[in-house]
Amino acid sequence: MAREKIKIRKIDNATARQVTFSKRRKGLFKKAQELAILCDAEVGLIIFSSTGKLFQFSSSSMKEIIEKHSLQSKNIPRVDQPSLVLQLDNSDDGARLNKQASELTIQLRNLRGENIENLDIEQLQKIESTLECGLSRVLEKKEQKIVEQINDLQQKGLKLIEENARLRNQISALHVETTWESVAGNTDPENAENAVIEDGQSSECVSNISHLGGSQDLNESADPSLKLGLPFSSIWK
Amino acid sequence: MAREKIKIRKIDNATARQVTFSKRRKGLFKKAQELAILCDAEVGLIIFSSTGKLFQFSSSSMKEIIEKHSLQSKNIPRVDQPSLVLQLDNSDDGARLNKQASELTIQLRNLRGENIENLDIEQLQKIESTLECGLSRVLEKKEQKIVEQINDLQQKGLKLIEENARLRNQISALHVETTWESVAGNTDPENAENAVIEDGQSSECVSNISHLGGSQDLNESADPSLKLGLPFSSIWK
DNA sequence: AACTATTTATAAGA
DNA sequence: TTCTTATAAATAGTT
Repeated sequence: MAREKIKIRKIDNATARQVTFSKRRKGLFKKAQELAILCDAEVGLIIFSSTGKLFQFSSSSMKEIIEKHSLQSKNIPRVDQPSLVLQLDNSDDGARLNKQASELTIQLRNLRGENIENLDIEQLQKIESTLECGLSRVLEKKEQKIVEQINDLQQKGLKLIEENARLRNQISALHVETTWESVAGNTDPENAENAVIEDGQSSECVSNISHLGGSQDLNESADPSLKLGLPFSSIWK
Repeated sequence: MAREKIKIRKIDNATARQVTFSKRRKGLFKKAQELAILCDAEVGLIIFSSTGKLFQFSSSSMKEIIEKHSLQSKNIPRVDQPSLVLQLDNSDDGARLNKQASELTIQLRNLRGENIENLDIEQLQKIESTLECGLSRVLEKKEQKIVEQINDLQQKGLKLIEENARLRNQISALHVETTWESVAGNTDPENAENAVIEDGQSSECVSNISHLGGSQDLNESADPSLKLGLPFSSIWK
């Protein structure tokens, strides 16, 4: 469409073909986007170059467009062959749902900061407000949940500490008995020491639990999730 | 691209939108086919009108193109957002679309900070990240648009200032002539000065033009969307 | 739909 | 690939 009119047939020269491919692909993408915006349409465009490389444009999610397309074309006998333009009808209900889905998708994408190239400042500002509002709500809720979880952990920690104390008592009671019975007459100090060491190790579990449950450490371990986005693995499940 | 240049934004008038959709769709299909032939490429084009009607073009089998596309995009780690894309089986179209719509609605509400009561901290954190990411993108784009608008206004302002100067000259020339005729022989410098001052004040037209170009009015009239505490100080420096 | 004044796309060349 | 520019094509508004 310039300098000279060309015939629409495969360009022989490979270099020229590549150049034209690049230029016209760009033009086609632009037109596709313009159509989508001007006419509020959903457009999906897939191009494979002669070398097999994929190029694609979609006004919303390509996956959804393809899914939607698959749905609709199933209802219709395959008239899908090379070239011509097809107008496929569908039930009003499908159309309505389709439209609803695409509008929702657009809104979602906008909130994700996608597809915002052609919005004006006012529209951007609306999205910004929505995001800020949503963000503050989510942050508030998250804080609340974290506080709840901390309280919960503290409660459980306290109970475990109590339990732990109780168990210690039981064990040391047992220990005294056992020592008396099995080491009757045995005065080797090594054995006695061993027993104590074993005792110390078995309480590691208790020690750990009380560690987690301790209020000081709790504050340290709970907080990072506020800032760093660490997944809050459920310790107590 | 004719008669008048248009902005690429949704056409408000439904009839005009439909007409444009029809025209441009045809044009897009033609371009798509030309690209396919000229460059020996495989092209698939899917369009859903705003009413949900499907239009499609494909240089070969749409089915094959879509399959090929699915293959390729699977290999490439999609940088897509988490969970936006839904994979539902094709058992029941109506149910599927309904489900899709409700999923989208839930996501949308979550991003708005609604319906988040029963989410866990991890889920809240994901939403938070999405919001922050979206917010930063939107803010960046807004800033970009604002800068563009400021530049545009500066340009226009400069032109107006030039115009203003030109008009002043014209008028003072006229004024000198008038003065000469009515006050012939008067060489009092005060009168000459007066003439100049009157120039500045007398011609409403000139005065108004220069006033419109002034920074004060600009802030008020240029763009309502910019009112919200945006730095707008250095336009006319 | 058809018409046309304009805008846009682009083929060829650099 | 990019830029330039003459020309072909597309198309917005009108009839």
